[in-house]
Amino acid sequence: MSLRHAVLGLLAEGPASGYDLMKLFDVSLSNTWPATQSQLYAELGKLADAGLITVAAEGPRGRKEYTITEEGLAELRRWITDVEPTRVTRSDMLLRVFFLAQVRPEQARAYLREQAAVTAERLKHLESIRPFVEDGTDDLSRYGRIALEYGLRLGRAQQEWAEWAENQIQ
Amino acid sequence: MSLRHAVLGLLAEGPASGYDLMKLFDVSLSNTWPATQSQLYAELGKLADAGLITVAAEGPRGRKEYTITEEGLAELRRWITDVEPTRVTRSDMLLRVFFLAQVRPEQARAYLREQAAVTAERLKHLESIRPFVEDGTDDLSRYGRIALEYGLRLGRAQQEWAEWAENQIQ
DNA sequence: TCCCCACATTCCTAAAGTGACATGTCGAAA
DNA sequence: TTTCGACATGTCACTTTAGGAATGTGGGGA
Repeated sequence: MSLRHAVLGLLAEGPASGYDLMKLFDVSLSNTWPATQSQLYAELGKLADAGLITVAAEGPRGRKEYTITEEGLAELRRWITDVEPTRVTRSDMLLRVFFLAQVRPEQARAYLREQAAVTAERLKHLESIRPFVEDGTDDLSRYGRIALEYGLRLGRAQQEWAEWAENQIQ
Repeated sequence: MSLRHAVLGLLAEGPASGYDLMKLFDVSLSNTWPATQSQLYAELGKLADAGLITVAAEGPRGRKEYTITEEGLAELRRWITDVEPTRVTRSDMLLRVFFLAQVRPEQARAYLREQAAVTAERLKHLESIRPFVEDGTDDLSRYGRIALEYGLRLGRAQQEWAEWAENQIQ
């Protein structure tokens, strides 16, 4: 049920349409909680039905601008403080590691080398986001920086691990 | 489609029943790719239908012992070497960070402190697994150690981040 | 003026994951 | 000898995620 709260969280920053939210997702949450457009619109409908958000204004082209309600805000806060995050995150990257004995050693090493490279790429990408949140004083920027730092630190750890792991084989 | 390959991977180590696999999941893949019993039995049925595994023997209490077939092994190898791992992993823990401005600063700090504590716990748990794979010479142990090291390294990075992040607020 | 692109929403199908429920059997200990 | 826990498989209903298709509108540049 996190998509629901992702939407509430973005609407807590200010009113937006489904289309706006899609773009917002792309620039802010896409590395943390990707969502497709169909998922998003469906969720907006459900949130509106539940009274957690309302259509505050309608614009051209059928645009509906949603606003978070008091109930929505309360639910968001409850989720942040009272609901404990899921323990396990699935990683098919790591799952493959368990089964690396099934391929030839040079293939296993190539896999880990590739993961190091992919992670390096990802780090570059995250670094490229930094300028956009560096100086922001809005809430999403301030906490976006902290989230970015998470990505950077874990990315570095992952890259170092992949390099180490490659050398562990044989 | 990773559960399918998780099952193939475990069966590549040797024949097992659904019940065996459940226990194997619990001690090896549960931190990487959790699965419920219903999911597992359903997947076994589908894999058998697809000819990637077969029922090699039937035992007491309706026990069916599955073996991986040549096709299954080929599919597993293909998945390891040719299919690239998913880029983004969802984290509702990190998602909350984006919205921490919606709660009072002391609550935000408490959240991050809690995450540091939870991660420390998780690290302890991972350390407790180490003895079980430390000396193993079987494939799952050898690569299990590498996967474990991943959990340890990323856990430490996450813990340090959470401590750093707590100090960033206010 | 016209046309294209960005804006904007809705519907659909399929696969994957969650959690509870249902059902039955074998074997060892009391 | 009984009985209880571990063994063992399966079904159902529901939610979430993925991805694509269909449809239409408004406004700014050629």
